[in-house]
Amino acid sequence: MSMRTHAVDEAYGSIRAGIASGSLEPGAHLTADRLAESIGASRTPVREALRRLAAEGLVQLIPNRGAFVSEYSAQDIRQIYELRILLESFAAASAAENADDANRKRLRFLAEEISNIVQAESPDLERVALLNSEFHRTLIEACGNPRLGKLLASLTEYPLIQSTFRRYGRDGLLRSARQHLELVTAIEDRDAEWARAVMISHIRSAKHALVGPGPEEQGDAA
Amino acid sequence: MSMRTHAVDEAYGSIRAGIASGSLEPGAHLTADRLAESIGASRTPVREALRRLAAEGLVQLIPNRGAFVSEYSAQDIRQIYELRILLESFAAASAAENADDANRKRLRFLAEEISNIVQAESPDLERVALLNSEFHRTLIEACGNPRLGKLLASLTEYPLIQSTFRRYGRDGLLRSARQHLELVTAIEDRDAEWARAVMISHIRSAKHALVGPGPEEQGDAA
DNA sequence: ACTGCCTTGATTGTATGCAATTATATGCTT
DNA sequence: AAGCATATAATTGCATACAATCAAGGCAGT
Repeated sequence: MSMRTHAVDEAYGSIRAGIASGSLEPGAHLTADRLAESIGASRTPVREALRRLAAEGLVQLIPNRGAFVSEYSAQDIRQIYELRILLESFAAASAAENADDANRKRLRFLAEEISNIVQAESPDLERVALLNSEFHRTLIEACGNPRLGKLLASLTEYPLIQSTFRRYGRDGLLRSARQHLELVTAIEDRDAEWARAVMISHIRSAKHALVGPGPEEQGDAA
Repeated sequence: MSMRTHAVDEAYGSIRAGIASGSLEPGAHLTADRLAESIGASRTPVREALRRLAAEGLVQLIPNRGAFVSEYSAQDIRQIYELRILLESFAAASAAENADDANRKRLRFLAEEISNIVQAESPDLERVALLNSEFHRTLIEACGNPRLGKLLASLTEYPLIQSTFRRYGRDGLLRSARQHLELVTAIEDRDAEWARAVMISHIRSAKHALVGPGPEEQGDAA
């Protein structure tokens, strides 16, 4: 009985999916035994998967206590978005300069696909989510800096952040789709600064939907 | 006999130190058995440590083959520096706005300490390295976004990058020290854009010392 | 009733054993 | 002698066993 895939990856994927879907709630105590049983393996691969997830920030490991799903505050989310703005706008500018024809074609396709779905009467949000992820992934790929992808992944793989668009109303979805299209145009034009600017608006919209008005003045009320 | 520290952390620190010091060369095959023996533990905690190191990018895990110390090309280093420029300049600007008095004081102290050492006849490079790391760490802390610290850590913990200053000549060291001082002044003045600009120069100098003249035109020779 | 200690149960951390896989060496064929 | 197949050794991946540690509840003393 050959094991097609490795138990560690199985565990890793399963736990991450649980976190992403929300079935493993922030703060939840992940006991190795239960996880092991649920994926039909022993604790050893589960523990290795948890180490990886901890390094990626999705869980927190406390010595002799175990693993807990990471929690994040509004402040955390603001900070994540600040970094996303920084990194993704860089990625956009970089993509404008470095993307090849295949990348450009795919980005155009995805942006138009999203735009079409969003204009439908009752948009298939699940599909928009998928295409949206794919769009951003393709963009990172197009900029030719894989390390940037890893950095961004560690910022965007929180469930709250992945499902931002669910908070958009119809207007928000339409705006998002238009931004995608404009971004593709900027990239096709090799206009790095245009791409950067569009991406900044794009992420700031998302931030706004999640945490409300800008963070320009929080705290410091001495 | 109580174990003061956990074997996993022992293994993690030991392997990372080996990589940082260069005693574990890029490309080297890290066999779990040998590592376990060298730290006086079993393979289980070593494997967990390797998972973490893999997630952080310091080693590469190949299924059924084991762990290899990551190698990086000139291209990798260029890309790492692009991201460092982006993130550290953001950190500098952010620190200018958010640092508290304790941070500012410590940064001033570190910058002056470095400046003093560097001006000596035969500077203690080991100590400069330490203070330099501390300076950058304090800066990140001052900007109040811990996630940024983790992101940067994953970029700067390669041995080649940590020991950049070894490649500096006397001029380079002096320049670097002056940049630190200017940066502190900018932060004390709460001048975010000044701080950002100084940091950009600072990192670009380092990049220059490592990979030579800028990457403005590589590839694309169709 | 309340506090502090101890016992018990659950869980983590580590070591070890064994099957599966890969790398290396050996011998056979041409 | 070169190339391929096979055998052997080394190593990984996983499961399990056991010790160490932590959380919870009960019991004595005040």
